[in-house]
Amino acid sequence: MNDLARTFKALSDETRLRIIKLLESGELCVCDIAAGLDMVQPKVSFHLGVLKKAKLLKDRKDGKWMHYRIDDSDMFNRLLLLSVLERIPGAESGKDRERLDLALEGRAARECSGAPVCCPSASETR
Amino acid sequence: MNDLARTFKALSDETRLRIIKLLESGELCVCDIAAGLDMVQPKVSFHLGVLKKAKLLKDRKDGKWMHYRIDDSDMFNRLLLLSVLERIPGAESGKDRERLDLALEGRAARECSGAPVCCPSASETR
DNA sequence: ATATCATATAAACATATATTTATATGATTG
DNA sequence: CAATCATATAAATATATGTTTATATGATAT
Repeated sequence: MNDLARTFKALSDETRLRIIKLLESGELCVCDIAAGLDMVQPKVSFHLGVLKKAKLLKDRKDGKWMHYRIDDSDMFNRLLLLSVLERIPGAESGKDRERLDLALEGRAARECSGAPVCCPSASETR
Repeated sequence: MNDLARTFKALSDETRLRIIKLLESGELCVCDIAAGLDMVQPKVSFHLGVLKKAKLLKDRKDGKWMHYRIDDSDMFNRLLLLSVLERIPGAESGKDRERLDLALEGRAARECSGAPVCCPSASETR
């Protein structure tokens, strides 16, 4: 498959559009994305892989966590993603955001109380 | 599926990108597109249907012929198609164009000689 | 070191999409 | 009106994609 077709295929799935929308405000680890989407982790990893292969996302390893973010190094993809982001329907992605925020808040609370914490990068994501 | 995902899915197939490239210079009937792509007609009709459903193409009936053209009535699709057209790889689409031109020329010749003619709109397409 | 965690990957399965072949439809020509 | 043409659609099949469940890997914490 050529690059252009691959890019569009990557963007042709609702789950992946929701992921992109979640990443609008910064990088997130897989568990956060899974929490936001309310989906099992292997499913999320699968879709992250598709987006990464299409060079729409980049990842960064940090201990046992893998953080994903939008890859805007390519001009065309950047334009695409920008125009895409404002077109992603609000209803579903609003819920995703709520679930994500809930997960992030929950972790912050546990952090303060000294209890074990899921993902270390909460502070970076908003 | 939502509209955005449907648009991208329509653009996520090489055959359909080749069709869009062929239609860059104007409308064509199904038989011309099939000649350009060197593909059987039902296959081409299938892909035209996908593109039409995504509102990337429009059709126009004319006797027994059906003419397809790029639908640029929607601003977003228009931008998408524009930026897409210049990214479609040249090698394959060059051959498509050659085959199409050959088919159009052949018909023009038959037209002058009074022999039966395939598609009436050759003059409109370039 | 053992248990636990975050993630990736593989295997099995389900679903969607694309392709081929055959046929139907509606228009045109002889 | 019979034959032919351009196209669409349906049925059968092949292929690709997405989902689930189970397991592997590598890091961290106890």
